[in-house]
Amino acid sequence: MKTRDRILAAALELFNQQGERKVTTNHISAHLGMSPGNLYYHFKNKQEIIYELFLSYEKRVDANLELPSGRELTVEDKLNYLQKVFQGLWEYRFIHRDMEHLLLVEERLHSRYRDFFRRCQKNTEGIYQGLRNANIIVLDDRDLEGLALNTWIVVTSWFSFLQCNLLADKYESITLDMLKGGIYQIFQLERPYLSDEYRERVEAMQAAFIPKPNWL
Amino acid sequence: MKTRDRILAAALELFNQQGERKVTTNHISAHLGMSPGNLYYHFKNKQEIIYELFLSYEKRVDANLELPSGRELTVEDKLNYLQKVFQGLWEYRFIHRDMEHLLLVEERLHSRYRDFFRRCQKNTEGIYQGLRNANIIVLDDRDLEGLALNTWIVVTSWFSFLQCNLLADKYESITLDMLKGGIYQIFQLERPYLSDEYRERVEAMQAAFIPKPNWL
DNA sequence: GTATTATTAGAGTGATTACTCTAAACTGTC
DNA sequence: GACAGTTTAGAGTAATCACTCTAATAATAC
Repeated sequence: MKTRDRILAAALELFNQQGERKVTTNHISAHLGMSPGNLYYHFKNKQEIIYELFLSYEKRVDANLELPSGRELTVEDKLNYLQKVFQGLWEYRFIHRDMEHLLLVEERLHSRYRDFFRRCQKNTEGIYQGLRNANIIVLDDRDLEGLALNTWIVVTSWFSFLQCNLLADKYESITLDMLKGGIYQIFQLERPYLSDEYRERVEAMQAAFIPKPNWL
Repeated sequence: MKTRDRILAAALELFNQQGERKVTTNHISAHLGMSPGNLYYHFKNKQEIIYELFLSYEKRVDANLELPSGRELTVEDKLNYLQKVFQGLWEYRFIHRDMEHLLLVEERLHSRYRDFFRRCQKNTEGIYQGLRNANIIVLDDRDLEGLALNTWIVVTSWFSFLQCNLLADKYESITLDMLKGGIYQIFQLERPYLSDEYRERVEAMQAAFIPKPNWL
């Protein structure tokens, strides 16, 4: 593995664990048993590391939201999307933690992120349209747009939500059960729009993600 | 106005404008034409300022979510809740920007915030129960809980969402129309559960908050 | 082997920042 | 007006952190 990539991997790991704010460039190089000079040989500054990490996150999410070609969407697709998206979010969870600040310190990121968001919205709407075409959900265009936006917000806020609201102190950490709760919540958003034909099947699917009753 | 309160007010203003991370204690005192020593005479450290601001935010939100006693809820109440809650959020918007970090640096805040969240959830559920009792919405307990949680997430994430996704660069700023969009989105969450009796009235209400078509 | 280039180490630096310390000024009381 | 307590100014400090600089080492080319 190239040094540059090792730096990116270490930065990602530490950013996720401790938050970008707490992780200095010296921490990253020390974590790799490497000199700060070496890190700065590969990256102009800290922002550039963040920017590169964002680019791979972007790529990953774009891939996760692609529509299958030449066939209708199934309820299994739906679940698959959710799981892949949450997985990607988990692996880059530092990004949505204080995005406002990231946009502030890295000019290039601002417009790039906005484009990314719009593309995600279009793709999410595309998926919901696919589910509508397959008669899995029934709703008009306006509801579809509103649903896609609420989905985006809940999905991108889920890990921050867990961290802040469900953990008692900084030593406790997120459990698998809490992660599942995110998928449950998205099902919950879509549920009112399920067609009679598919309602039962999808609700059975959602049941696997009901979080433990005492998680709140 | 007491010096202590002036410090709190200035800190709140600057935190909201620039984010807590960017605002130093020296900035705050300079903004007030006051020495840093004076600020530290009134507050032990920066975290204590944040903690105090959180306490007033908490108080404000708790008041905003109270149920009227001795009468049923109306659709006007519902709108009223939303407007007050968004207003409160706007005035303390720095808090939900990087809450994870605030919890990390101020031990006392962690458990306090978790209790606050739980109380808000109970209150939100109480409001939705009130709307159900008044036959404005129709849904079972599980859906009600899910709805309350999604409401919380969308509400507390709304300003970050705007800042990151809707503004082209750091010079652009949030417009009233964008704020209205948040209320629209909450209506959207509740809409599938509206009773036939009230559907039309509430939808008419929501129509006033439809954001301009080109806002995305 | 030698010249050239790419990579790495590691000490160091200037800027920032949360916070301290001392002395001065103000306020109220008798 | 003297005294005591409270509030304020402002210089200063120790720590942190993003980043630089120079020299050494490793890799590659010829």
